[in-house]
Amino acid sequence: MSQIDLSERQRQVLATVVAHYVVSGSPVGSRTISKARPDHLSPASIRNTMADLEEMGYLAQPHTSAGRVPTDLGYRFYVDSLMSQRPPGKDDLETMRHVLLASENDQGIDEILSRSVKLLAGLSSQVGVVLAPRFSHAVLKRLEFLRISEDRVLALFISQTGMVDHRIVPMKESLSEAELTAVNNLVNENFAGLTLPEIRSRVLQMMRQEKALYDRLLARAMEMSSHYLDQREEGADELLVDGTFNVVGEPDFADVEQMKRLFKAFEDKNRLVELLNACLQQNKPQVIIGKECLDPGFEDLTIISSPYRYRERPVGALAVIGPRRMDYERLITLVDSFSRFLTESLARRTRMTGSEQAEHQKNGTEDTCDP
Amino acid sequence: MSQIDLSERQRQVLATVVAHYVVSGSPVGSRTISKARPDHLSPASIRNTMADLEEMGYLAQPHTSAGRVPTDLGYRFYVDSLMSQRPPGKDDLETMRHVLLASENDQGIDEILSRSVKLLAGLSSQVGVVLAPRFSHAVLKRLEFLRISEDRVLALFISQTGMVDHRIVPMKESLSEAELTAVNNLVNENFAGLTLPEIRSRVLQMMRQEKALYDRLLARAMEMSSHYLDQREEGADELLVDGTFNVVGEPDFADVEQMKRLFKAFEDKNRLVELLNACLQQNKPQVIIGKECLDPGFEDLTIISSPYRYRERPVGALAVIGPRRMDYERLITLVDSFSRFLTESLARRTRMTGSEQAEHQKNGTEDTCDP
DNA sequence: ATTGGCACTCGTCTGTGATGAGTGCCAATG
DNA sequence: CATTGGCACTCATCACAGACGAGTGCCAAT
Repeated sequence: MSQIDLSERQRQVLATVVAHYVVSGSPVGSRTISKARPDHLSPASIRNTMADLEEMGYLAQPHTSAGRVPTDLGYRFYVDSLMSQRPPGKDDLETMRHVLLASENDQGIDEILSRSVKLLAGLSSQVGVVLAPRFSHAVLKRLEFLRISEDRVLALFISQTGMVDHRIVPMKESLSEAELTAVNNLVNENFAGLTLPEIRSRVLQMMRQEKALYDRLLARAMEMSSHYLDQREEGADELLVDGTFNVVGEPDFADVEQMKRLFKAFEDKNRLVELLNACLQQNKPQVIIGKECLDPGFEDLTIISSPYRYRERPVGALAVIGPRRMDYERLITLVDSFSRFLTESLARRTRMTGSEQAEHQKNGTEDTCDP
Repeated sequence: MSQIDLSERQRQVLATVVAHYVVSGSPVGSRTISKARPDHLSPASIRNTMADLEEMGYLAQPHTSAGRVPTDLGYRFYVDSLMSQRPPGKDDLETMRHVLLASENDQGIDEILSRSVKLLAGLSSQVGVVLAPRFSHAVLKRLEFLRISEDRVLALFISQTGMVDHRIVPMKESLSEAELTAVNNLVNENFAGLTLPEIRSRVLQMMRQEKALYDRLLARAMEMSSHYLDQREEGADELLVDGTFNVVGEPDFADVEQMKRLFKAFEDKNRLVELLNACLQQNKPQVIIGKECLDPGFEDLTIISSPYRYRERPVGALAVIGPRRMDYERLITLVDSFSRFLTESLARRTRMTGSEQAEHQKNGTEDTCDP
């Protein structure tokens, strides 16, 4: 990293350029900076410093006689070492508390998430994205098979946090009501408190055991569970997007062709899911600036993302997506505190339905998890 | 209606203007039309006719020395009386058949719908919208209450067509497993084969009956059902939207401010739901052109919508939304045949799970329905 | 090292004139 | 009497030119 060898003045100038550019949107010149400084350094001196910064790749000129704009590298340096880390704005915090707590008493985590994404878009004036808790991290509270026709059952998955998922599973040979109840009991006895990957390995393990060969119902239980697991894939329906209209009319996206690509990117949710998944392991907000994101269509965007947790594990993420020219200082703290809020909210949900917590410990989930 | 008193020539000219304008996008002049006619009527004559049409409100001039463009009224007359009704394109039909039949064997009506909306957007190159089957028209196959904590149960609604809905319902006093099973039995005995509004009135009716006062479990069953019904509202999650990027960069939406409003409209799904609901009672594709839609934000749009049916009743709708300048002929037939396809697809789904059909008849649903 | 001065660059704005598509009107025509 | 050719007029679009000004780089003086 060549970042250490920036002089104090260079750092200050770069910071001022970024600060001005993100609000004005037009290249900032030496005069502007000179005036913004407490010591009245002349424009000429600033020009020298700016020329240095340009040489080092932190600034760029749109054309010869224009001011400077930050490059991706310039922004990067700004967020990494220049930006002051203010606490989040009181207003933002207050609104978040208000909206999220209001929906917490309602049921349905879906509701909280959909409000969250709207709020995130609203507060940031950018595109808001929320990746719903991944089912692969969800802890099973109950798995139930319900008959819906002669040869098909509905598999119903309920997680500790209250997420619900259902799939239709074919049934090779019909089971009586009593048998189906027995199957349900078997399933819940064996799987309660486990995550999906854990259930998968448990299923494989049990299918190998001799016992299953003789206990017909157990065999069926494992078979149906296995079917359900196969049906479940991480799909695009787990991603919420809102606020795309915020990005329409941004001067930064003047080019129509580019804008078209942009919207295609927002509708292709699979790619967004991948992007957000990538940030799950971080424990600070992650900032991806322009070309740092290799995905085509995102070259001119910045993504600020942060995971939220459940039981110390990251289970989902939220992000703000906008033009590279954005208010990093505010938005990073916004995303950060938003993810904390969601984490706390999930924790509170567990406490509400906490009766099964002991059971979870008993099954020893903590050690056998894969990310 | 003053539509009858258009002379044959006026009709032809109007038709030609629309036909040319929808493909070229620029105002069409008298010369162009003159050349397009088999009889070589001179531009001057055409001009006279066009002046007439303008006076009558079917055409308009963007500015003095430009050609004519159709007005809302002009388009209206075109779709009502001028347009030839071609059968849908072989290609479109083939693609629809291919995509829809492929997903039919999968489970999950959600999957079919989400593929449909993507396909609709793709084929039309406009914004595609699908209103999922309204639960208020759904016929209950099974309603199940599942305990998820001491004081809350999950209400699970499964319809004949395989739609699934779930809500969390609070439970005032705890019920034992056996009691809950009894409640479930009571509920299904009473409600199977009914639609939601029917269930609602049945609940009210039963709560009034003396019997319920004495049968504690029956009272609880009704109370919980009532809770579920209250939770259920027609929400925004029933609407699928795709292809918004198709509308970005349309020359018709040059104005940025307008485009912003447009995207806000697409994200405010409640309003779209209302719009589509309005077309449920039609049995032909409905076309709403520009200012005919009173909703602000839609003044410059055209909506082509058509309901799809289940058991002879309209249960959902699909639509194509785009600029007023669109290929009405192709898109109307497209939407029309698409809705037929969906209707047929739903019918086939019933046949697949047809074992309960008799039961449905028995409960006498056909007469007691409200729209 | 800092600064004022100066020539230079180049995007933006403004005005002008040419171009051409298209119109409305009118008088001539079959 | 509908149709038509001719003609003057309108107006958006384009290209070109000049003025303007923000901003730069360089250099010599402090």
